[in-house]
Amino acid sequence: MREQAAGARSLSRAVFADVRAEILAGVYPPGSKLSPRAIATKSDVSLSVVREALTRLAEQGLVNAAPQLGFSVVSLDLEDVRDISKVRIVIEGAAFKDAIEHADIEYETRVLAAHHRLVRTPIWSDEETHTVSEEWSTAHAQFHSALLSASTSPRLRELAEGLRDTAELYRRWSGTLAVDQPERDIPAEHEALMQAALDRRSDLAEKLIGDHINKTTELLAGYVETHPVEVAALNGVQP
Amino acid sequence: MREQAAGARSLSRAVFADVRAEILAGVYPPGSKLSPRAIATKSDVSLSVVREALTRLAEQGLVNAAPQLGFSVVSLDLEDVRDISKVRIVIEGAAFKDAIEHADIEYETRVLAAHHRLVRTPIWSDEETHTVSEEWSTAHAQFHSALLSASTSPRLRELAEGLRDTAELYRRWSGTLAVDQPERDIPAEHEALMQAALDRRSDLAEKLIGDHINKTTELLAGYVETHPVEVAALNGVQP
DNA sequence: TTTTGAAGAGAAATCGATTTTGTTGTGGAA
DNA sequence: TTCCACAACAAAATCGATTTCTCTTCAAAA
Repeated sequence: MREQAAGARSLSRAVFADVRAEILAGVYPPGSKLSPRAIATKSDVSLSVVREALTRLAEQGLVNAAPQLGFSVVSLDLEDVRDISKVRIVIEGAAFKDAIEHADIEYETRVLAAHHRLVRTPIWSDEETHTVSEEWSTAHAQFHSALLSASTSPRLRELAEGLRDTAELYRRWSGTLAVDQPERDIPAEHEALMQAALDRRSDLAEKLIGDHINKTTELLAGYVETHPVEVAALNGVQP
Repeated sequence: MREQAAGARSLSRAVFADVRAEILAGVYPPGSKLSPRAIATKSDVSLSVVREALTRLAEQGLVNAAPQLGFSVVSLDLEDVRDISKVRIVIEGAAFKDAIEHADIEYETRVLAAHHRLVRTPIWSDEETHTVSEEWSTAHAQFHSALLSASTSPRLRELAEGLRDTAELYRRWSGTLAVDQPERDIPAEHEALMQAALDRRSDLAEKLIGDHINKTTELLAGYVETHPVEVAALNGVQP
């Protein structure tokens, strides 16, 4: 019997989860080709299994699938960055609002706990190069998930998570420097988000999350615009 | 060489489009099993091709994929009907608003033309049984697409279209009778939607489309609640 | 020197067969 | 009569090989 990731009841799912995690972790540069054969060899499974996993990733939008041309990671595109941001503001805003309107003690506890963990996790893994730590990224994602966790709409939550993942991927690619922002106080923004949730001020919360997303995006878009060379180099790499 | 649907550059895509159209057309009852082998035989392609197509449909949410249990069409679930409606109101509302705010003459022309076609298409194909005609369904879908066609966000439009397809599928399953509504004037609602678009009243438009979706859903939900036997029978069929 | 075309190498898409897993029906024991 | 175990069957998941397409290279002609 071949080993599988826990929880995945089929090889496809295991490979799907693996590749997805690798893409999100930034292992593959934007636009780089994903060779089914290479992945099949590496994971010790057959091609069909990899194809199925890649097909699912393509449907999620994390991978491009061109017939006869194979699969590749999505590339860093300014238009798309802005588009995702727009859609995120709509969806995550609605989900956050809905969550607060259906909040209970459990929800408040989850938000408070996730915020505490986020605050206590060091943001930099390397103070010199300003590299965002893996732990902080995880804590950050979990905090935002917690904010939506009381939403009554599974589909809304699912959409929000998926879009946030893609946005996070873009952030990684644009370099960790992008998080370096003089005129911005991220901990304060998170604090405000938590407070709005605990105070059950759903309209304020919706506005805050929109601003939060907007700021991050504009900074990222600014980076892409001011560093065309680096971005082109990223997109150009085809290992 | 094997024949392919026009535009599909691979067998998978052709099969994907075929099966998707069949599901949307109501060929398969809700919850019914989709046998890869049967489809493969019918379309004269290999199993892997069908599997890939079904995998994509599953990722889109039109099909359930359970490891070791195969694929099946989604079943008619009241919770999900309501959830889809909620999400649609958010997304289609945002897309409609965005479209109006970026409207131009081309857009207005498209909306007007689609509305005209909708008005001129007979709603019933069979006056006795109140069966909604295929032509009207198509015209209706095209009208709603036209309303969003000026939106600047491709992702928003894509999401809206996908959710609308699923909602339309649920409507078909719930029986054509569900469209039969004494206290409702559908042509007037469509007229109002068009007018709001032409007058560029984006806030009003967002509210109107929300109401439009809500009314349809509540009627559908009402049908499911008052006809549990028929719904169970639909979901029970496993050909 | 540049451009065009053909051949070959490499990769993707597809196929049929094999392995694995889930289901159903039967028989025996409680 | 009901429950559990076992076996036969059916279906899905996986695999290795084949076919088809794309990209690159090299040579000949302009």
